[in-house]
Amino acid sequence: MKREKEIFEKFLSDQHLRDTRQREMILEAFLQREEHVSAEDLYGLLKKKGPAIGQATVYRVMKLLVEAGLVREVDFGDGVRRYEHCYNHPHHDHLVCRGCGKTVEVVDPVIEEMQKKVAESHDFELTDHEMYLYGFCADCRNKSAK
Amino acid sequence: MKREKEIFEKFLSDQHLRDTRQREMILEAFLQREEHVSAEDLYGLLKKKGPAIGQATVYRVMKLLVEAGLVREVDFGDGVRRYEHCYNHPHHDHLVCRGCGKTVEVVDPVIEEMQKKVAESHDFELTDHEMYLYGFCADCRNKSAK
DNA sequence: AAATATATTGAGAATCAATATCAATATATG
DNA sequence: CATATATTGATATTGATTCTCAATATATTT
Repeated sequence: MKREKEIFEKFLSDQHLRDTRQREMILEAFLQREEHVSAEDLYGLLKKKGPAIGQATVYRVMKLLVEAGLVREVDFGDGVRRYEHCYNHPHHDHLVCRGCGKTVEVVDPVIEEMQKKVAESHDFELTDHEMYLYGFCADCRNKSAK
Repeated sequence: MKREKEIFEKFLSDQHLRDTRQREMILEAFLQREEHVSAEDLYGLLKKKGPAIGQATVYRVMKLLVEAGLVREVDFGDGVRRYEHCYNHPHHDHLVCRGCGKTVEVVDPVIEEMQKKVAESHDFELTDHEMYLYGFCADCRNKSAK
């Protein structure tokens, strides 16, 4: 069994929550996707496969997965909450193309280090952060140059 | 007259747009506030003062102010778009307290520099970025410790 | 296993920010 | 002054997300 499933099951039992068919199916569907997905995306995918799962349930379960530490929320500013893998995907930030929407995962140790210092200097205890670098990728620059 | 008003008027005339009472009043209301405000906040403030301005107009004008370079959008992830001063407020990022919601403006030249490098290394042409550092301020830490 | 308590689900309604529609009004230009 | 164009505001609409609540499923206790 996938490690993520085990973690989720442990999380559920620790929280005295139940391990249901829907919860398993939603995790399953999420794990199969490599890219960023919204709750709506997953709802659509699941609907195709079999007996529909209510969309409210999808929204609810995604929250649980975030709590369980398996999923991270990302917000590219278009009004839709998306989710990305967290387990075995160490923390990273995103480079986002304003042309085609493509995203690239990036991490820079110097930035991470300085973020801590900045927070400390204002007597904040840093818990997490979000950083989005917006710009135009090479492809989009070439297209618009034509 | 405030410099911002002049800039907005120039922007409007350059774009062949009209300088209306509503546009002036919305800019005025925005300038009077120092903190981050949403379109809805401004709509509420304006309603108190005099003959109501439609909320659609407030949303529309805020977009114009962003285009005019007088206003910057910020998104603290709570589903509401807020605006902050841009003129005479050089670029900065935000430290946000997860306890009380307080925000602190921060800038770090090293981070800014590294962001450019990171973008370059993926052949992206950086246009802008957002960075939010989340944590707990000293006050909130003290309160919860009690 | 039956009974009881508790958690979960899903359909649909509700919410909330933001946007679109469109007729009435205001402003600019020939 | 007449015509073209832009703006406004009331209202409806959208789209994502959350809430409600009765029906169902799962656990726990006798």
